[in-house]
Amino acid sequence: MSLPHAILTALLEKPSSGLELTRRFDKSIGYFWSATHQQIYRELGRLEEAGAIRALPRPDQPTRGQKKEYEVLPAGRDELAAWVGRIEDPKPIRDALLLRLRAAGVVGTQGLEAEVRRHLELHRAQLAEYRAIEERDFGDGRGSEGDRLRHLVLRAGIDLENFWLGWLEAARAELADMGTGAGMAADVRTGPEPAP
Amino acid sequence: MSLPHAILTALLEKPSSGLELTRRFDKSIGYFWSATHQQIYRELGRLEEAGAIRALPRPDQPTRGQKKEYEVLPAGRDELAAWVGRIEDPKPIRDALLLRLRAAGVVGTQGLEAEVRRHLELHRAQLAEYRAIEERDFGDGRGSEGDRLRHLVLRAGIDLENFWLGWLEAARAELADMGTGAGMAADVRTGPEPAP
DNA sequence: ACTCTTTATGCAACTTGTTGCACAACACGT
DNA sequence: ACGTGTTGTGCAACAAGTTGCATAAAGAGT
Repeated sequence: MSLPHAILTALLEKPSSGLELTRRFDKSIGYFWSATHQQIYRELGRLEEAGAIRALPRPDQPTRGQKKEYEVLPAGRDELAAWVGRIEDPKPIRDALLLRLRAAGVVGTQGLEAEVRRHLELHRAQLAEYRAIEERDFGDGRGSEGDRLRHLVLRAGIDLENFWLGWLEAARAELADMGTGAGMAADVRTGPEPAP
Repeated sequence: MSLPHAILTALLEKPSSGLELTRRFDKSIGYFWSATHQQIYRELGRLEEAGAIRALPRPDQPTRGQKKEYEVLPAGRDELAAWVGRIEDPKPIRDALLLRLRAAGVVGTQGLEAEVRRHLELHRAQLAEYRAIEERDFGDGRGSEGDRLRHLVLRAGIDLENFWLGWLEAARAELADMGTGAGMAADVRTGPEPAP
């Protein structure tokens, strides 16, 4: 139930149309809460319906193909403010690569090391991107309260990427070690075949 | 598309019924890929349909209320082995707390520090749980290839919790600092009220 | 015999996220 | 005037995950 709140936040930072929101998500909020333009349009409709936001009045009638800007109404702002301090448990991680490592324990590590190396590269690139943003937006001393909070969020992204780099490197080393040892991958296939 | 693979992995580790799988998910695989019993039953049906697994033959007819054990067929094992090395990009994180920090930048930090402290406690508890498992299952020297891989996955969990502890502590400090400074939370509410 | 709890499987309805496509307005080159 | 690309909104269908409930068997207590 967080997408509507993400949208409210973005709209408060700057009133926008659906497509503008989509673009801003792609290079900012989307780093930790991604959304497609479809989701965004749908949610904008619901938020308007619920009276949390409204479309800025426009002289024209047709809605198709016409830019439609939204702004947050007091009810929306209040809901967002309440959500910020609400009790809500963190959700456990959901990571397919960890699952794949576990699976490799029973069916062999064929192809996994290459995949781990690829992920290492991707995370390195992501980290570089975050660092560039940090340099650009928070290079000098601290700014407003909002700036400090946004910097904090970015630090989470940076620290997370650093965690991944460290762990993936360890995984890569471990897999390489296994690969050069006795050929286990083939041995693993020793489960009982089901009777016909 | 990872749940079926999680189930295949679990079934290869040990053939089980739906409910047994659910329980095992709760205390092992579920740490990084959680699933409800509903999801699991549904997926078991699909996997059986697809010929990846099969129910162990039982003398009785009624299915309702009767335990039904599944085992993996060769097709399922092959699919899992192929998936382990498949190219699949990591998904960006999705964390509501980060979103809430960002939102706090525009609507004020009311109640956030308490929530951050609560999360700190939860992550401390999770870390302790992981460490206990590590002690219990991997306390001595390294075991089989499967053990080493499972240990690696557990390390990811531990490192992640450590990341959260570090970051949440920094966030807590920052929020505390803001709280004692000028009362900003009220000031923030300065957005333009929409014309009626 | 009876209720109550636990174990076990499953349907139905809903929410959230993804994918593919349709369609309107407008700018721009030719 | 006419295609072509870009910007912009949106429907429809699907896939994945969540929530609530129904149902059945088996054991335990009274």
